[in-house]
Order: sequence, then structure tokens, then C-alpha cells
Amino acid sequence: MPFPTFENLPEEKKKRIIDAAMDEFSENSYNAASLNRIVKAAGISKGSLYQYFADKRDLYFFLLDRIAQEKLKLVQKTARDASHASFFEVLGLVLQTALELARTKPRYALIANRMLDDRQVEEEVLQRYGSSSDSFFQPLLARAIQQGEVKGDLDIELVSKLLTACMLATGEYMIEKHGEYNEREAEKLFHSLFDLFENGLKRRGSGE
Amino acid sequence: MPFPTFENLPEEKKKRIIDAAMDEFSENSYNAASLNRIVKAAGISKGSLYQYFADKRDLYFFLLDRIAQEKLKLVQKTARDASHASFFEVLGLVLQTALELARTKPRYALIANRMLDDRQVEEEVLQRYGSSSDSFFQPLLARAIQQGEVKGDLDIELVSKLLTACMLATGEYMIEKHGEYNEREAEKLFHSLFDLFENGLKRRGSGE
DNA sequence: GTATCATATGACCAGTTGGTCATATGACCA
DNA sequence: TGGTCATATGACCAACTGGTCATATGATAC
Repeated sequence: MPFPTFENLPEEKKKRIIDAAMDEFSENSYNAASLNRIVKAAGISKGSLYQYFADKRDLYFFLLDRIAQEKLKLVQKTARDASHASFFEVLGLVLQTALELARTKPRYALIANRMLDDRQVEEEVLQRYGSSSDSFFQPLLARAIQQGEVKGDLDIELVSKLLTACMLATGEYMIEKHGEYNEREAEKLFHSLFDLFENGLKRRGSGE
Repeated sequence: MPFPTFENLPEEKKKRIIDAAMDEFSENSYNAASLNRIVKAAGISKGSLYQYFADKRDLYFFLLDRIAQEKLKLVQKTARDASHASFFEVLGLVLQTALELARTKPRYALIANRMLDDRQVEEEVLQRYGSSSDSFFQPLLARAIQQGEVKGDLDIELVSKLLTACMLATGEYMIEKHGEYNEREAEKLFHSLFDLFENGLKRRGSGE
């Protein structure tokens, strides 16, 4: 948690600091990210940073918490919208939500992808946010199997990890490929991803 | 490339050095990996390491090359065995080969997963090994679509990235979950993964 | 004026990094 | 024995790290 000193800062200065930190942590893993570069980019002194945050870790988790909160808000809204939908409908909505976030806030995705790169913070990250795949997809999958929507002979834990991995990969792909907003391409990506999970890659129908 | 000095070393000493380096780079990203720790673990002096390798990067890519070579050998054998098989048969064989490697040489998988963590080496990694997904799965997928085995309305590049991401995730899962050899569990994991790609998650048949 | 207070500063610290180099070792040969 | 050569060594270097702290600034209160 940042000190009150930080919250008292004029909004513009706060934004500058958050922005510089987001840039640094989205381009470097926790260890490789440099506080010196952050203070330089933010235009403040080293000492000031330590008036706002207890240490590097404090700053880092302040950013992660912001990202997690924003994501949570989106996902909760998605869940509310789909409270009575089938598994694949929920899945589709979640995929779309996640891809939308990856497109509009690419730095969030980059930082999140690097979360587990460094052992120095790995433990606390897992403890704080759990494996997001485990906590989110697993119960969804379990219920879908129970209700017969999803085939029953799957390793739930693995499949939920695969869902997460694919979402991350698609987000990365989207960032690197279509840096700028491109709704039609996003739609096509979403279709590839969703269809893979629902139906697999095999061509069906029309004899064969 | 290591200097001839390194190749002239007694096999046991070479192994000690490679082992220490594999350990360090499998537990830390390129930047975070420490040469001091490597020489300590290998029981040699700092100066000696620099008689064997030009610099940190040289040592790192020496390891990556070894891993890539070994993997290539396995995959080529797989490809040879399946030269006339269908797409899904080839896919199954490749998945099994990759999972087998992840189980027997977990450090290889860990190092490979960290390859793109640091921007300092990212560019050279991509240049040397290409995106492995692109170079391997893309032509396979393209041919499978042409021959009607795989549905045609997919983003080939994305799907090949998803295949790679899922293989990596499954490898990681296997390492963290069933550290020791466990053939039955491996078989089940393989089935989950393969079935996801062939048929998707949806339950089929028996009405509905 | 003066005292008080929160905030801002950057020189400074010990620790670590990747990398160097003068020197030492020791095997082989004359 | 003395000379040559490949190899081994670790003290040393500049650069950088996260983090500290005495000092400065400037607004507010009296």
C-alpha cells in the first residue's frame, strides 16, 4: 500500500508516476525493472519515491492491485450479464471481455504476463491473486461437466490452465499483430479461439 | 559458440559447468541469472568461465542451441515416423513427444519458457529459432485445411500459437504437478490436450 | 518575524552485476 | 634445467542496483 503522501499528491503527478512505473514493469520483469529509470521518467527524485512507497515490492503490488481490480470489475459485470447463460455462452463473454481489455490496455496484459517471471515475487503473487485460472475457470468447468454441457473425461485443472494460457496467448498475439484498434480482426481472433474450445479443429459435417 | 578451450575440457568438468548453467538459467530469466552463482556452483573461477565463453550471451545461446538441437532431433524422428499420417495423428505424436521431453528434461522446458522474458535477448532468440510455432505448426495446419481435415475458417497463425502455448502450459503443469515420472497421469494429460484440439470441450452424441 | 510541519532532494551506501587482467600453475619439450 | 604454452585464478573495475538520510524547501500558524 502506498503511504498517504502518495494519495495527497496532485492527480497529475500521481498519474505521471503510475504511468512511468507501468511502462517500466510492462517492459521488464520485476527484477529487471529499475527504480532509477522510473523516477527519471516520472521526473521525481529517488527520495520522493520512497516517501510514496515503502519499497520496490510495494510499488509493484500497488500496480498489480490496480490491474486486478479493474479486471475484476469487468469480469464481475460479465458474470452479472450472464448469470443464467450456458457454459459456452459465459466462456464466450469472458473471452471477449479479456480480449477487449488486452486491446485497450495492452500494458496491463504485458505486466500480468510477467507476474510469474521472477521468483522473488512469484510466491506473493500466487498468494494474492491465486492462479487466476484455478479460481475462475475451475468451478465453471466443474458445473458444466455436471450439467452435461462439457465432456466429462477431462482434467479440469489442466483445461482451466489451457483456457488461461490461450487467452494470454491471444492477447499477446493481438497486441503484437494489430497494435491499433481493429474490430474486424479482433472478431476473427475471437472466433478462432472460441471455436477451438467449443468444437476443436476438426472439420465436421458434409460426409467425410 | 564456446572457445576450443571449453571443448578441450575433461568431460566431467564440462558437464559440471553445463549443469550449473542449466540450473541457473532454468530458475532465473537471462538478466536475473548470475554468472557468479554459476561459477560458484560449478566450482570454477570467474576467469575460467571467460576462457570458455566470450560473455554471458555466448554461454546462454550455447545452452539454447543444445536444447534446440535435442528437441529438433526428437521432432524430426517423430516427423519421419509419421510421414504419411493425418494431421491429427501427427499432432498427437508431436504432443506426446513434447510432453515426454518436458517430463524427462524439465529444465529444458523451464529455460525455453523463459527465452522471451528479457528484451536483451528477445530479438536474437526470435531471429535464431524463429517463433517455433510459426515454423512448425503453420505449414502443417495449412496443409490440413487444404485437405479438408481441419476447418477452414481459422486464423492459422493464431491457432499455431495456441498450440504452442498449450503445449508449454501442459509441460509446466506436468512439471509442477507430477514432478516424478508418472506414466498414467501423463497419458491422461495428453488425452485432455489432444482431445481439446481435435474435438473441443463440448459433449457430443447421445442426443442433446 | 519565528517555529512547525509535510514534502522534496540527490549525494551517498553496501551489495551485486558482467567483465578484465596480471599473475600463477603445471604439463610438455629441448 | 629452463623455456614455452595453454589454462586457472581471484583481486579488481566501472556500472548499476535498491535503499537511506541529512538537508533544503515552502506553506501554514502564531
